[in-house]
Amino acid sequence: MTGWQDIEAEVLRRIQTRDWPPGSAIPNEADLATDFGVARATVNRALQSLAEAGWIERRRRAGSRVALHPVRKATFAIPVIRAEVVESGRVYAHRLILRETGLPPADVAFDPGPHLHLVAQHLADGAVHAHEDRWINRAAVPGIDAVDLAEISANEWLVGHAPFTHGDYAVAARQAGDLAPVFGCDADHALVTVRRGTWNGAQPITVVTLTFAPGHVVRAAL
Amino acid sequence: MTGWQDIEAEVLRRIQTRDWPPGSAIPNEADLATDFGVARATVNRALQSLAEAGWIERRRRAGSRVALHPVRKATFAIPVIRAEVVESGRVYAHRLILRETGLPPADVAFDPGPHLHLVAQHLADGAVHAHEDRWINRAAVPGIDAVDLAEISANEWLVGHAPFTHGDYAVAARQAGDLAPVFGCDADHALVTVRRGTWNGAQPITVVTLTFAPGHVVRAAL
DNA sequence: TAGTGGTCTAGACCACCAA
DNA sequence: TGGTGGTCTAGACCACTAC
Repeated sequence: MTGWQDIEAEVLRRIQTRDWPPGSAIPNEADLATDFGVARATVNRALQSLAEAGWIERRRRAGSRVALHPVRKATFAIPVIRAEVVESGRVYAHRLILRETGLPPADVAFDPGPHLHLVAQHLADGAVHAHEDRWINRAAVPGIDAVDLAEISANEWLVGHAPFTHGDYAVAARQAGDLAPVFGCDADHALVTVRRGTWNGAQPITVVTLTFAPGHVVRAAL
Repeated sequence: MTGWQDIEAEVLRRIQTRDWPPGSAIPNEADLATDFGVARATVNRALQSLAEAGWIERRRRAGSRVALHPVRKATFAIPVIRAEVVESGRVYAHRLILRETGLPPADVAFDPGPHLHLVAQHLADGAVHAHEDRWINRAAVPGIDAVDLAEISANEWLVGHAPFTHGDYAVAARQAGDLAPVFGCDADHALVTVRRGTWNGAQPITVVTLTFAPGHVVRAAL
């Protein structure tokens, strides 16, 4: 009846009711274990969960404190675009527009030397769903040169063959501009862009900028 | 030397090298524990971490399988806007534009009855950083009526006083339109909007739409 | 119904770091 | 240097569910 989730809920309640106000220290694990009548490991599990969610901050020797700014985190899935389109009940297709080797622009801070530059479009029911502009670090992805990227999108191939340790993700807005003909909208239409970079350790893998069709929404869950 | 993170790394390696291809079953916890020479709890910790990251899917009795679509998840912090501004080295201010009680529009699917409607602006160095349009379910947030929302932003007050269990988050793009004067930009400028809804169990708490100043980027980490 | 993951326990050792 | 969180162990029981 008293699982770690119950402990978590009770501690969270004390934080939210300000029994334990922001910035204050909370009892150490051993004491809480005694209070709740459970093993310390159970309390540990509960507090780790709260720390991961941003409610408390934990430091050895210093103990645990209620976070001053309870920061909630949102997570959203990074789907293979094909799956995203298919799940919405539309027919997916992929079109390679440009494939060349060259030096990336300065804001793509890769290793020196030529990189693979791709421009492609993801189609949903024949209409352009997303326009993709990608740079790939050939040194980091051996084998990419032999792949027929007209057959399988770089997006999909990389997901399966180029493991990465971390990345960043930035969502912004832009006017359609010279992409207006691609989407069949006015040049001043507001479009969502996503720029994603991935690394394997210190080695950059790829940077991709996706521009989505009018009306596209990037969703996440809290 | 063999902590749960080592186990996690080794299992992840086997997935990425396709020793254990997508969709295949991986050994049960007890077997892995024997193989690695650790306790089952240690293996369990590693596999739970991998499951949380989306690499594997776990089900009782059915065992663990490598996920078919290794979906990476991005997480981004939902900051109190004040903190976001202050961290960028600018001076934060808050301005309440409108506070009224009324019936929310249809797309805000709240309980019947009047809700609190707020329009506010978050300022950075005197310029509008974000325009906020918010509906609050008064029934779900007792005490909100007594708060001076000119002094503390609803954003901040709710974070500390209105616990929620889950929410959604949607990022889109729009033209500045009638907000152009607010941001001092052209009416056809592309702006980022974030719509966020939060619930406490089945009870809706608040829905807020934030429109950010030109150039704003929503960032996340993979 | 049996096999699997989910969790708890009681104890232990260690890494870290503020005092 | 002592107190704290981080983690591992060996064993146990339970909840779920495919069979």
